[in-house]
Amino acid sequence: MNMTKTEIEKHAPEVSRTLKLLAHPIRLKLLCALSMGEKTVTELVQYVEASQSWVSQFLTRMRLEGLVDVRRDSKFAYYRIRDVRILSIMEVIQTQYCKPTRRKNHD
Amino acid sequence: MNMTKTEIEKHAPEVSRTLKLLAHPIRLKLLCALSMGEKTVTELVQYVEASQSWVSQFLTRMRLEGLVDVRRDSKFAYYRIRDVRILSIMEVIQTQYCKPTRRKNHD
DNA sequence: TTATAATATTATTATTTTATAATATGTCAA
DNA sequence: TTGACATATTATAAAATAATAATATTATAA
Repeated sequence: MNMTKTEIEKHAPEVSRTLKLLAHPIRLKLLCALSMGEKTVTELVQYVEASQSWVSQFLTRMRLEGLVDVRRDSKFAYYRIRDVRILSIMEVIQTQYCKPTRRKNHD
Repeated sequence: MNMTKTEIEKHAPEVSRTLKLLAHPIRLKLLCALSMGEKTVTELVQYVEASQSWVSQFLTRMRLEGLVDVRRDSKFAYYRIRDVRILSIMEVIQTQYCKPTRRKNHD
């Protein structure tokens, strides 16, 4: 309610750059997995069921755009969410798209 | 809090299709304008400062994807938001990206 | 030191999207 | 019916993205 939506337009380029990264099924799933804590590339590859190369490319891209961060420990690369704002977006997506009929406390 | 984020993955294709449409500065501004009520194409063209053809193409695309709807009255075409779920997404974008430092009640 | 596992990079093709321009359609008013 | 306005459609070139495959790098283990 009472949104001064004209605010969004000022930030439209930044926001749309971020949304563009969310707007892909695999990347959405990657961020979904990462929102539960840091994960290695191998774990993510298994989770999203996509090729290692492809996942790595996506992670690199999301890292360059500031959405995620890496921590390297010996052989492994641990990715994690950097921009916490995307968690709020995912949360709203969850309530809007994944719970179509709002029910009480029992599903 | 307590998000069962694995839910999102099931709806990833649908959600990413919608996000893809939001993920463009002009389309974001169009939806932003429409969220304040229905508008004619001419009004939208002036608001977003883009060519008539381009705006019309975007509107057609968003209509085909079910985000907006048209009502025609003589010469004019009045567009409006159809999928209200995007309002929630825009609201969260607004709070996350357009109000970086959260303040009390006075801005 | 060699093999293997984990990850990144590069190359490449196909597809989609962006953006512009030109043109078409329909409506109203003079 | 002509002209002007509002909107839609078509065509098209340029740019970005998606997706796959192959190869490179680095670290560890044998």
